[in-house]
Amino acid sequence: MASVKLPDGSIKEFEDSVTVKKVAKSIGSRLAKDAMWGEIDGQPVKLDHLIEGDAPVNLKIITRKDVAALATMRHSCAHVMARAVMRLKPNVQLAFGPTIDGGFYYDIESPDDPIKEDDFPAIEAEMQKIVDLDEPFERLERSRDDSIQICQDLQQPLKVEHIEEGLADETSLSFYQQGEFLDLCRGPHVPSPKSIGAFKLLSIAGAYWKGDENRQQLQRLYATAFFDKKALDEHLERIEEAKKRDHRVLNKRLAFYHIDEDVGQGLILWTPRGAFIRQKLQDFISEHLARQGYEQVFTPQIGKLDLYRTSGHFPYYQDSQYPPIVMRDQLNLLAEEGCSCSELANKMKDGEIDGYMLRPMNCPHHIKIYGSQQRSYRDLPIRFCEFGTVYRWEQSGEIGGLTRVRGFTQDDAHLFCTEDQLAEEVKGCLELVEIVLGAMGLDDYRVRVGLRDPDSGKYVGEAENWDRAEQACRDAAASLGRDFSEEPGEAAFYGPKIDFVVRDCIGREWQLGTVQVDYNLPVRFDLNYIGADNQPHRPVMIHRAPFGSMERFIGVLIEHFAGAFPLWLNPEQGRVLTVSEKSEAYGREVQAKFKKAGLRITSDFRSEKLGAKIREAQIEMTPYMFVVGPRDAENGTVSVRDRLDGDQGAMSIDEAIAKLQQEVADRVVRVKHKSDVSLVGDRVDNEY
RNA sequence: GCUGCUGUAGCUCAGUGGUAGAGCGCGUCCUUGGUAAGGACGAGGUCAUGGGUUCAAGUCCCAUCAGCAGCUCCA
Repeated sequence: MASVKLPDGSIKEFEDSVTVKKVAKSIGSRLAKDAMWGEIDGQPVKLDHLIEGDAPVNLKIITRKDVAALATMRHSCAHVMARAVMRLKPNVQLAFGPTIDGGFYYDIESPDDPIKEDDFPAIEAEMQKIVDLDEPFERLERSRDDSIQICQDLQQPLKVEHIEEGLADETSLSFYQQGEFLDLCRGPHVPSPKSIGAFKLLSIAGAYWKGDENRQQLQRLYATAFFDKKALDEHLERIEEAKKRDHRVLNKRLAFYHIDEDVGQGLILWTPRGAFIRQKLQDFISEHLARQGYEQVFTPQIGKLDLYRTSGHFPYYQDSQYPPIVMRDQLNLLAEEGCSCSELANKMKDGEIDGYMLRPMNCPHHIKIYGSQQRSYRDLPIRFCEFGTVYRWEQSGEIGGLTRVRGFTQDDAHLFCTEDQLAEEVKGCLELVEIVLGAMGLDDYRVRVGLRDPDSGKYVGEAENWDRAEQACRDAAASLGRDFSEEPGEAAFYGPKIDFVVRDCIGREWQLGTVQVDYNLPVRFDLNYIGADNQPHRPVMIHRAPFGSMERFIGVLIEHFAGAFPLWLNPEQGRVLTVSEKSEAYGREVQAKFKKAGLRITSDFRSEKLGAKIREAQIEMTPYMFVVGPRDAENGTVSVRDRLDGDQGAMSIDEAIAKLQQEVADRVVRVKHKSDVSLVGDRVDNEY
């Protein structure tokens, strides 16, 4: 007699004891085929596990389609990987080895013989041996004290430290044993390593112990695993495909920007083609700025140190700014006095000597324009906008492509308003962000409300102001009608913010648009307006940038469109291709007509075969090709080829022009790619 | 900034310590063609930079610079 209770609540009874596999078979042959293992009361069991007794057991049949099953299997594979490394290298110490979105990793310290990429084949071979041994994963429960003793006996000091520090509240801990390998682990694990189908080591990198840069650095071994080889191969293929969409890779062909060592790391030189896109985007948003009552200002890219002492930028963020510019006379004087560099730094910090700084933000300049006149409540809200270029000293290891740079242009604006106007103004800002994202078809983003970290001292201003500002951000985010997350520690130093975060081609997240509420800088700069009561009042500030930075936005766009920009943004909208040189004169005539109509049309009149010209135009992301041959010359037509939909047949030149003009006017977005691969990602909760 | 990897022709990459290579692209010529690669010939290099080891360094060692992946950071 055996009885099982299935997840849907139904109870199945069997005359005799029964294996999990047989239960699955009794439900359906498909389920029996797909079944990987079972779960009794949440604990994994093998398919040949025997169920017996009168009392019904809670059974779940796990199949490869189960998302949690994949995570469980990958975590077991992480144990196999760690075990393999320990077999191959001496004195290996283990840290954490969780599952992540695209696979798993294990943080390992191998002080005597660090892991190198060359070791991967040997590790993979050893892993396969372990899988083939087919030793079960067995769970052991131990008290805290016993657990510490076990880890000490295993010579795993990191585990001991973690139990003592990180797991101080746990009274009982679990281990998983497989053969000689024993590891502190929450689980669950697959019942048999046979479920581990295909795996591959991907990369190795440094990772700080417990994510703390002041602690030792371990080696993080990234890998992935799937239930079968085909799924693994498909995953690796998707990663390769995604990497081809990387804006840095595509830019080699598109030539939108150039970074030159001689100019500096992280400093973008826009080519005419890239500058064109940037200008189009600026024009686009400028229409909406005008509609929303913004006023354009222009301000310089440097300012005096004192300005940034007042704002708080210089004292709080010295390390992430370009060093200050000291005036020549002052420098000479200090040199004569034998002033040391550290003395110079201190004098600058203390305000004893002045200088200039490349601006890390535009707000102080805009604030000074606000403060340059007396303002009445009747003037508010005041909205100053500027495509302002700022400079920040990002750490060298962080810089790359267009997404993380040292000089960038924000589509910045600062709004000064009364407390009563705040909600409405924030709403207008959010609308603007949604307009730009919507226009690009960028709908795969998440909203993050960045709050202050109560334990950090990096913020300026009073708690009361922060509370008000944070509540305003929460309310505004809620009004978007979308899920949003609240994240302490993500605020700007002067106030909380609402960020729009998108993913790049390999799953990394980037902040684009941002709206920030600020009660603090108006205090620091002593801004005011005269209210209806004839008394001075403090305005509230909003900092906002719908694109975020032009550099990062365009970087993300290149990947979003896979290089194929919509017609209205594309520096090359079409190309005239001659069938042979005999049609060159007509080709020139056609090109001239398109140009006269305001379209950006290039030509390919070389003595190449048509197929070759088309192939090149396709690869170079030309949206439309206009093929002209003797037939077209005779009929006054062009044969239109759409890059996406292929040959559209002949049409008159005017028709073709009208077609393109309409597509431009409608700002049609025709292609978009979703980020469906992830090399990094969130940890699954299967490690302590 | 930290750990690891990488740097050779415009691009993608081969290259045992012994005279620098391929494919694509580029140029010239032939070819004159109707929707994703026609053919021939040719040019193109301080092997990232600076030191070192060696009879001899693209190759081995050190440093610097830059790129890539991750970690940390991102006002």
